Amino acid sequence: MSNNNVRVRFAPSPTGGLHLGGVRTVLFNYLFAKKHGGKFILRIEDTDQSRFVAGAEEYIFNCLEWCGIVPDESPKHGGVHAPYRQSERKDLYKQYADKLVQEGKAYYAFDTAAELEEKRKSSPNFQYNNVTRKELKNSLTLSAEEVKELLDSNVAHVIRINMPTDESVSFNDLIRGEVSFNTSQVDDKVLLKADGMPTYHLAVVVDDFLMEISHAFRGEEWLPSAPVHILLWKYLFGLDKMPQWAHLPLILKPDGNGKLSKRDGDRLGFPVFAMDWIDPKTNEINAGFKEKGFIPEAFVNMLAMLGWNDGTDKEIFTIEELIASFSLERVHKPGAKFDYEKAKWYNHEWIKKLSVDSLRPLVIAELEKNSIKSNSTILDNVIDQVKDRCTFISDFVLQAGFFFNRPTTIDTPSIQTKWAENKTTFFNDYTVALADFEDWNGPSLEAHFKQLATDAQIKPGELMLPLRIMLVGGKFGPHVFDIAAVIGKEETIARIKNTIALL
RNA sequence: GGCCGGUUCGUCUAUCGGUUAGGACAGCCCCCUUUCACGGGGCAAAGACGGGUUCGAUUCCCGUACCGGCUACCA
Repeated sequence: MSNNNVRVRFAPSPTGGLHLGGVRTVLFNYLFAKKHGGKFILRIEDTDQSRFVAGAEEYIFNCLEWCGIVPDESPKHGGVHAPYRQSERKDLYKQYADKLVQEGKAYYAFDTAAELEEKRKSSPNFQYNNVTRKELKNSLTLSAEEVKELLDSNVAHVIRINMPTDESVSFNDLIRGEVSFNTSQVDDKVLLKADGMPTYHLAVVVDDFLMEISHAFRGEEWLPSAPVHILLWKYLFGLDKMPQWAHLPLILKPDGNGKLSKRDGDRLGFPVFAMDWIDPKTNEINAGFKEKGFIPEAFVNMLAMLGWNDGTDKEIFTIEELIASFSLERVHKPGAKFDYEKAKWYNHEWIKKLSVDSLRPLVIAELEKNSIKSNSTILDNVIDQVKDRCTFISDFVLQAGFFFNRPTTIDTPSIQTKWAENKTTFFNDYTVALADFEDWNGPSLEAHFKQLATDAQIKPGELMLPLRIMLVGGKFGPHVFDIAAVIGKEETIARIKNTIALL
C-alpha cells in the first residue's frame, strides 16, 4: 500500500548534538515515509534565539547523511514549502496568534518574567491557568483601554492560549490509543513570545498545517502538551486537517530509570550522540557512534530495534528491510533502556556481514588515521581474515595493523616464561630453513614448521605461541601460518630474528 | 503535589485467552581452536500485587504499588 499524501517531518532545534533518541525519531519518520511512498521533511525549529548554537544545523545534516537518510525537503534540500527554518518564517506566525486573540481563544499577557518568577517562588505549584489568570496582568483582567494603551506604548507582552475550563480534549494516538485531558489541568501556554517569535506550540501547529504534514511523530515527553496542540488545530485549521499523532517511547538510561542523557554516556563510557559533537561555547566534546567505530548500518539497525520489532526473531535488518517491514502498530509503548553491549553486538554482526568491498574504504581510513599505510595487494585478504574479530572499525588497527607494520611492542614476557636455549636454537635454524622454503602458503608452512619441531624434539604447541608473538606482537590474530603467508618470507624471517634478539 | 503515560528473564523483546511463556544480548559451562575471536552445544533467568470477567488469564476490566514524562516567554 502506498499513499503519496504521507508527509512526515523531523523538527529538531539546533541547540547541540544529535541524541540517540533524536536519531531514532528521524529513523521512524523516515521508515514510515518510505514505507508509504511519502515525503520526509526536515524542519529546523530555531525559535529560541537564546539557545542557538552555531554549527548545530550543519551537524544534524551530517548525522543524517552518515545514517544514509536524505530528507526530501529541508533548508538544505529546498522544497515547495520553503523556508524550512522557523526563524525565517517568523512573520508567518503572528497573524495566527492575532486571530486567536480576536476570537477570544488567546489573550495578551503583560506580566514580566520577574513577576512570574516571583509567583513561582511564593507558590511552588504556580501555573498560569484558568484560575490564576484572573489575578494577573493580561487582557482578560485589564480594561480594553488599558490594554490598548499598553499595546500602543509597546510594552513587552506575550500571547497566551486561553485554555477552556473543564472541557475534555482527546485524540487517538497511533501508539497509545485514545488519550484524553481535562483542559482545567492544562496551563495557558505562551504562543507568541515577547520577541515576536512563536513558541514551539504555535510554530509546530502552524508549520505542520502549512507543510501539509500527515503524521506527526515525536517523543513521549511531548504528550502532556498535546492538548494545547489539539486545541490550536481545532481553532486554527480544523481537526479534520490535523495530522495523526504518534508519541514514541523514550530511550532510557541503562542503569536506574529516566531519559538517557549525554551525561549518562560520559558517566558510563559510551557515546550518546550520532557523531562527535564539540560545543562551540564550552569546547566540551561529546563522543559519537561514528567516531567510536560504529558503522551506520549497525547504528540504524540497533536504533530501529529499540522499541520496534517485526514480530519474528529477526534482528539484523538492512535499511531496505526496515522500510519493507516497518509498521507503527508494532512500535512499543514502554520506554527501552539503552544497552551498549547489545549495540556493540549489532556492530560486530554488521562488520561480519559486510563484504570486503564495503569495509575496505572504512578500514583504509581507519588505518591511515593511525599512520598505517595499507598495502592494497594484501588488504582485501587481511580484511577478510580479521573482520570476524572486530567489534569496532577501530579494532582493525590492532587486528590488521601488524600485517603492514612490524609490531612496535612485542609481548616478550609471554615468551620468556617457558623459554629455553633449545628454542632459541630452533628459531635460529627455522629462519635458515625458511630462507630456502619455496611453497609459501599457510598449510605448507604449517606442515613444514611442525616437521622441524618434531625433528628438534620440541612439541609444536610450545613453539607456536612464541612464533605468533614474534609475528604479531601479542596473543591475538588469525592463524599464525596464514599471517606468515601474507606478510611474506623476508618479513617473517626478519620478525623472528628481531624478537630473538630481544629475548 | 497535579496531570499524562508505562509495567514479561539483569537488558532488548515474542505471545493476536488455552504455550514445558519463545528468541537475542550479557553471564556461566562444554565442544571446536597448539593465540584471541568466529562458530556449535548447553545451563541459569520473567508475567509487580490484589480483585474481577471467563471453563481457562501474561493477554480483557478495575484498583494498588512502583517507574517514567510533563508541569519555562526550552524544545
